[in-house]
Amino acid sequence: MGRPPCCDKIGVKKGPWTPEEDIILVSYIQDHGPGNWRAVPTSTGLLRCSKSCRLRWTNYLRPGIKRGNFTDQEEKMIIHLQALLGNRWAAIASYLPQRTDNDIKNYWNTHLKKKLKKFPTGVDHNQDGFSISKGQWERRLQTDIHMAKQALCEALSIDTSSSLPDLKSSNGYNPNTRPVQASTYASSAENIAKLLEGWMRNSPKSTRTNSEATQNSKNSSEGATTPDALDSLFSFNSSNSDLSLSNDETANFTPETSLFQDESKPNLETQVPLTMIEKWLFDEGAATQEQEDLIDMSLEETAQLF
DNA sequence: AATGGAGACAACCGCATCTGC
DNA sequence: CGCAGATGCGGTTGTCTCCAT
Repeated sequence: MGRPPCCDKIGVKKGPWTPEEDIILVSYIQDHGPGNWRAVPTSTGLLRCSKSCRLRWTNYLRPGIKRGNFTDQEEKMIIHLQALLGNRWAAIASYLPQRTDNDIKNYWNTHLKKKLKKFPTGVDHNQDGFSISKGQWERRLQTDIHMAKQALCEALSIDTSSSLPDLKSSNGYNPNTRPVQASTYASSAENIAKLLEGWMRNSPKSTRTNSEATQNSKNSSEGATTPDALDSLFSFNSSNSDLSLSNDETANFTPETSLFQDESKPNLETQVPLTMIEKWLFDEGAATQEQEDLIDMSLEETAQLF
């Protein structure tokens, strides 16, 4: 009755990924782009199941992922989105730039659940003086989305023909164009070399155990102790902690990063909101009076809600 | 210094959904 | 339209680290 497993369990490696495996996976994605995960293990020789490869990429290797501590704003955002959406982590992640659903889920389970237990309140489990009604929250979400929509309108009307990686317009995301893969990933090849160098520097031993690799991974998650090679690999600036659907939320992404994200299906922080916005943009029925009202909400008013 | 418990997070598992034939 | 394979998602587990004793 049950479907056969996604991969042949025999000979499939489990447990923490080693740096070597990471490099193989990144190299493959450089060449072929994310997707077609089924082919990854066979093409790369990785003894991993396709799901494991996808997960490793989307939760860890994919550029644009912010690691380390969650900011207060992010925390509040998660709390309210969870109240609104429930445990739909992927949906929540789509509103949180640079965070993966797995990250958010972990953070919720390890931090926020306990926190909320400590502060049982009536209004959307709010705390820290951050108590707004669900209606307000929905309204604010709509406002945020509307703002992004407006920005996209502007960007498109200003210069729709320009193919420059203009971050202001859709964070470099152009729904009508697929990224050029070869050139997109080419620059990462040298980054992988840097990555290797970095690992060599950080590990005196030539061979590393899985636990060491895990440790390396954990270190990288601390932000401050991230191996510089990892940083350089994706040219990722993790200092940005903006939350709402503002234009600059992914402004620190490099064009390369944006293109990488375009390739990966989840596109956590950019694609989902923008897709919605695009849909609304071109949806003839989108302009309701209610939304007109939302247009009138000032940025300041919205900001004050936080 | 040793050790046990708690916390944190990467990764796995299984079900749901999507997609192509 | 139905089926099978691929992919996505959420829950859960395993393991490592940190800290208190």
